[in-house]
Amino acid sequence: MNYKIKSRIWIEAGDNVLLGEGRVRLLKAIDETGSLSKAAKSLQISYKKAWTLIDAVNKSSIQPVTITSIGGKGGGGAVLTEYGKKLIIAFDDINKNCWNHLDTQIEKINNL
Amino acid sequence: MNYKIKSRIWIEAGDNVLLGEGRVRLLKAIDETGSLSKAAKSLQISYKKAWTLIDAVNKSSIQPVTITSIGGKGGGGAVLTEYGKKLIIAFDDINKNCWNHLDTQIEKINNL
DNA sequence: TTTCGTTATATTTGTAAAGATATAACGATC
DNA sequence: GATCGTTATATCTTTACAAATATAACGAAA
Repeated sequence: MNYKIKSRIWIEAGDNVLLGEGRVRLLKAIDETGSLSKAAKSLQISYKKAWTLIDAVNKSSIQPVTITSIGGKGGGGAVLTEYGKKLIIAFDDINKNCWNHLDTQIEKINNL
Repeated sequence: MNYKIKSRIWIEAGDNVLLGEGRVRLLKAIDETGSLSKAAKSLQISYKKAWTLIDAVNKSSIQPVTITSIGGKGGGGAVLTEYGKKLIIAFDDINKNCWNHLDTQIEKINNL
């Protein structure tokens, strides 16, 4: 049997969490659907949970990550800012690098 | 304001977790105290929680990580096996490398 | 001005994880 | 064989977190 090494990374702003894997997944879903409620549905989480997450993201970010509108055509919606799009790309890049790096390290455990 | 990047790594054996930061802390405390109950006290966790953690470690490991004895002089005790000692050293090494690696990556976020 | 699907928020309910408590078993030592 | 501090385990209680429910506000369009 071989061991596997796993990891989670997240970004913190002061005492608050800005981004983690779950928040990035949600941001991607918002980008695809144009709506917070549709994004929540696609990820099988409650609207409230999604809203709370996005609220926390925007409160801890130095720049807005999403822009939401209420009412009007379609009832409203949510879109990512340019900053938000860059954030999720950078996060995914760092995360993938981290996984690759760790994959080279597990031998240290399996060879004990 | 600058963001910080944080991470957690853990080792899995099949579907079970072998090691994480908390378990490594506990193993170190066992190594220092020679006792599971003293280790638990020094980490401010209940004996039961410590026992459950160690039980899970030994059940998912391919080799024993701790050896416990009941009764006798001092009432019994717990010590790390050689394999257990090597495990925590390797874990700390990998973890520290991961942190160092991530510290070089946060600029990608802060420069957005 | 009514409808509609959305964002925004409060409140209640349910559930799983953590914590507290209790107790048995063990074996060297005296 | 009584004592002692430990490991080992079950059971109950509490608490924190997730989920469910309800409702208000919004604004373009018909």
